[in-house]
Amino acid sequence: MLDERKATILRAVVTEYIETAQPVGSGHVASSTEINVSSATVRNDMAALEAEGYLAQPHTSAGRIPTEKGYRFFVDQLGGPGKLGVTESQQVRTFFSRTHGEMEQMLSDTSRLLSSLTHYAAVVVGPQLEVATIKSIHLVSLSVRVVLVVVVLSNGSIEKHSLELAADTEELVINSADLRLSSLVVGQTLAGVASLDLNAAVLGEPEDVSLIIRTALIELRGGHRHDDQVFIGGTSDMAASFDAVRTVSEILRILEQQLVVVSLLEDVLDRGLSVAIGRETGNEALADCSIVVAPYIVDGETAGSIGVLGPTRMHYDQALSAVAVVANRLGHTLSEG
Amino acid sequence: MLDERKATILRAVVTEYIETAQPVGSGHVASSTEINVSSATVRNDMAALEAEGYLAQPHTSAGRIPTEKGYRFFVDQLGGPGKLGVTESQQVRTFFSRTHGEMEQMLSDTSRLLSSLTHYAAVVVGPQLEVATIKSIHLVSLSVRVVLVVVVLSNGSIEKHSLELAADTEELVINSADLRLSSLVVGQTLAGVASLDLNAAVLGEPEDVSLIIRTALIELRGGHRHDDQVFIGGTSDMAASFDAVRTVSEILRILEQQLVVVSLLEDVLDRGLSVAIGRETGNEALADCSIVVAPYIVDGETAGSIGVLGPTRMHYDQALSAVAVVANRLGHTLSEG
DNA sequence: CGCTGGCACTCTCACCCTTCGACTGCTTGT
DNA sequence: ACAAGCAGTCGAAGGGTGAGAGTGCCAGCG
Repeated sequence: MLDERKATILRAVVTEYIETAQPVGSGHVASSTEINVSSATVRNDMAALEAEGYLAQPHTSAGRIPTEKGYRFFVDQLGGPGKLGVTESQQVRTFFSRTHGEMEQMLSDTSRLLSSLTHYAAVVVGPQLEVATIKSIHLVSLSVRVVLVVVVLSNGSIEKHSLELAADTEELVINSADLRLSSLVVGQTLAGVASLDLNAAVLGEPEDVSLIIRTALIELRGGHRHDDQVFIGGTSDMAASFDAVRTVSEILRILEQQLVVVSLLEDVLDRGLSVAIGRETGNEALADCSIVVAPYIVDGETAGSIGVLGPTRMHYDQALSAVAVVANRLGHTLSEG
Repeated sequence: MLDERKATILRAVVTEYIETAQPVGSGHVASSTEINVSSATVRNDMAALEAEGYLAQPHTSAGRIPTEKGYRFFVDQLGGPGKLGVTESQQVRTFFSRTHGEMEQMLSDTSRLLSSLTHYAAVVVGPQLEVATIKSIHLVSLSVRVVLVVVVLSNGSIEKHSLELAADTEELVINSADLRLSSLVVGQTLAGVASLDLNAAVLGEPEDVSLIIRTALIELRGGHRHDDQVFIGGTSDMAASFDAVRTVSEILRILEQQLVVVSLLEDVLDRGLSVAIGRETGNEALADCSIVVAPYIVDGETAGSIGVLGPTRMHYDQALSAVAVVANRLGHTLSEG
């Protein structure tokens, strides 16, 4: 569809515009090293590119800026993530050699790493709890009528739910419930727990014990909120790359709604490493933004996703490399543990 | 220091400026209902107020805007939080009647509530772990060499640390360590655990068991990070009340450093409900901001603090009321549980 | 003596106008 | 098919002007 020269010109315009944020004129492109034709010829091609929807003109006597379609072409022809710069690779290596232990801490730090690499906002979505199996469950009584259910999952994360009991309850009763619950759910996934038959679960237990078991199981069923599992970093970097406070404020509003963020990433996720440009994100408020997303894979399964959110004129090559490398390393690191 | 009329004039200027963000002229003040003198007289007083440092002029032919000293006077003479509007009180009541259960969820929701009440950024710092006692401790083995230490505290929060062991370890060993640890630390505070004698703690245990106990105790000592305990909401509202992207970006950078935020609040905290205006915050990047903070009290003890961060021209009365009411209700709610 | 009305002055903001420069599109020539 | 040149367009920048808002000061009045 696009002959070689038009493609080169389009590439040059996008690159230049990303760099300078100024409309790019035919002269600039012609003087670029890759182009050996006169500016008049470039003009003709640029007019064609505009007619085909790759470029747009803010006003008659200005240069061209890329449209979403233009960016899309640019990203597609990149053909995948390049290599990271030496400084950045070093930073990634250091990070993953030092990091250890706490999953949540690690994910939170990862979002910082990613934003520091790209200078855009970084989003890290934690592993979905559904696939993890339950390693242990404990009931801890906090006061006479409040019991905390603590569930430890195989990926190291913890679910907790507090139960308020109608009547004072003795330690003994709680302990029986604890034992029964353990035998019921350890080894299961949370999804498995959700499909348990409540009546069968409490069969043979005294009234007060079975009440607690019922309540606990119901809580576990309902508790599939991804809430605590989204980590966002680098919002200040993101803000700095826009010039209208209004835009920044709207983007922050989106980021505050973690559910929206999660679904945003998951929509894009099926395709592996991928990019959503402007309205492709499906969110009108993000018309000036692009998102680069990749899943990370733990023990052979897609566990979660990471991404960066920046302006449409983002440094796609750097963002792609950073996201790809970090997703890869993160998956490996989590697999080992 | 300030006679009655000057005080009234200053009050009028501050109120008007907060409302309009425009320099206030003598005419506006004179036509205000509370003032029954001519604009010329107001001019004289305003010149005096400027000489004393309460007001400033952006340029000769403009009105006056309050200085930090001016805001300070204004806030001091408010003399405390007023009443919340009916809509807002209703909102608070509804929130606290519905909320229940999970502490972290509740604190996070509280920061949303507070930002929705004030339209500024809201910060909620969770209870300090040091004062809570340990309700239970469990070792859960995630894989052959990784053990998770799960500590449940009396306030319902959870500390977890993962230990990487040098050698494969049997369940039996882990169970012994679990038992010993329970008897050692249950009922203690985290601070108490930090002062335990390591050697006495492992006395009489076999080598492999005592290794685990040591590692776990050392982890617990080091783990006093407040990190997970800061909840920030309403950054988009905050952004909307400034007009330079630069400013917004810098403030976001501050908010991203949770340690800074915590110390910011804690510095102001000793005085109970209080306000830091502009440079009073002690942070140059917050020169255009004010902070309203209050501690919340659980079971008679100061547990944590909440605050809002907005522009120096914030609606101090509303912010004060909102922070005071929410801190109060939050303390009560947490005490009951 | 304190307040007021009046007056001269200052300074910004919005507006208009012009110039300048950066582009483009088209036409013509090789 | 490309290059060169040229006329045309439009925004950004600069300068001048008038309006408007606000000030400071002074003289007079109760």
